[in-house]
Amino acid sequence: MAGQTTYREIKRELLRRIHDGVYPPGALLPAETDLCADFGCARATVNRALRELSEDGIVARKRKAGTRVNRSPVREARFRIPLVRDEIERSGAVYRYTLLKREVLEAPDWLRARLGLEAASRVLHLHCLHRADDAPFQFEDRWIAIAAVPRVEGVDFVEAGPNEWLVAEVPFTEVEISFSARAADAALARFLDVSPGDPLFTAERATWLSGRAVTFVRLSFAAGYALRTRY
Amino acid sequence: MAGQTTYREIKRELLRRIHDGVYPPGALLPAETDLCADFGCARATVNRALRELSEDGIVARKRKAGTRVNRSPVREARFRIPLVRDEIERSGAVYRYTLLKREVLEAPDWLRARLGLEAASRVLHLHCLHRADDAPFQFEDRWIAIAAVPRVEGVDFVEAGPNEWLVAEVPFTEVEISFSARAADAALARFLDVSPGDPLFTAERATWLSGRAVTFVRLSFAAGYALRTRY
DNA sequence: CAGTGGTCTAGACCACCGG
DNA sequence: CGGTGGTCTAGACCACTGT
Repeated sequence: MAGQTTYREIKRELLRRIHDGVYPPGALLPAETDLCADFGCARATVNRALRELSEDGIVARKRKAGTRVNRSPVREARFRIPLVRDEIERSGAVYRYTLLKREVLEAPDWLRARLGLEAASRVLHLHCLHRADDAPFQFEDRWIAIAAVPRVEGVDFVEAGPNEWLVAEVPFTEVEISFSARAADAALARFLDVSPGDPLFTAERATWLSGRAVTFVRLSFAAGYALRTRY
Repeated sequence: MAGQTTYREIKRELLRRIHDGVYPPGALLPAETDLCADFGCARATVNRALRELSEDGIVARKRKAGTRVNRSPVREARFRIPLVRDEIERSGAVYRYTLLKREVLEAPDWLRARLGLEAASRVLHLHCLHRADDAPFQFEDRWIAIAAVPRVEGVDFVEAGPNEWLVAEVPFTEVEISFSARAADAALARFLDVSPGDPLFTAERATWLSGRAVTFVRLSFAAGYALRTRY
């Protein structure tokens, strides 16, 4: 033996067995204590290997029932959701920000339904444009629940975007994110420098703090944008 | 004391301190041994809390340098990438599959570049349509490297789609996924029952097995599709 | 060099839940 | 009920890396 058995080795070996059909989809893996004996290591080591395989979606674990190989490899993709500023600056471009609109109003019905806001809730509504070297990069349509973040009324958002302010100032506990493709309307076409009807990659994010709505944002990306990940 | 200190409690408390500004962005957290003393628990418990905070992108850890609060909370979103069949059936609809095209040819240049294929590589090219209750749901444009998966030539893919066959039969080690918005061309418009130029949510996935290209697929979703996640 | 995180061990208790 | 995973403890060694 060159040294101790590591949880990475165990994880790799178990993955190999799954790929090689030793443990086919749906199969029950040996219990942790049995694997300990096989690998000659402490249970905590086997536990960590199995826990990570579970987090990776390769196996499912249940007390008493044991650990099974997932039938549909529910592959999980992870995407980093960076701040626009970081994303643009990392590409080597100069980040520019413009506030296009700032208004306080009563939450429209669709927003109240989307976030579970009470009737007659006041919200801060912003339109922002993020550019990379003068080229439009992302249009931000932002709604912030004033009741949840009272001091937001005192911020003008002229110099920096609401995203940076929010991540620095306002915590949240629940998030909902969705990605879709939408056609550019007249306003979006103008701001993002595309033709009306052009397909735009769109991200929507809603956040809550302990069940209380904080903010909703729709981000429309300039033509050609793609969200990528690799592992 | 109601019981032992759990890593969840520690995690929650540390998150609270970060949100409350006790540890502002960029700040150095106490070393694990110090936190052990504070919380009155074993170092392994503190370690797990900090490790998860690190996996969540809240803090960054470096040997000797210590643990710091990330300046830009690089939020990581996780998306389950289910099989089309599962996704459709979970919605309560009946899953239907149709093979539209099956051909063997030399890999076109763009595909060779995309996957790093050798010149004159033979590939299996498929067009498939996945429907939910007869309504078109997803158009699949699939390319499979025959050299990497020789027995694929013997499968006709009339009854079941290549996705299900591949996940069951062919392992892979590297994946690249990207999401974007694309305009429907004439063929897509016909198959997905939309107008040419309409925005379509598009996913592309390329996989390799130990550096060797296995398959590339472009999935075009019917109008209105959105990829969602919540946590 | 010395401090910090990364990991393993051997043992323990217990919540959960299937049979 | 009893087996399985979930978690904590107390201690140890070591890899890495900033100073």
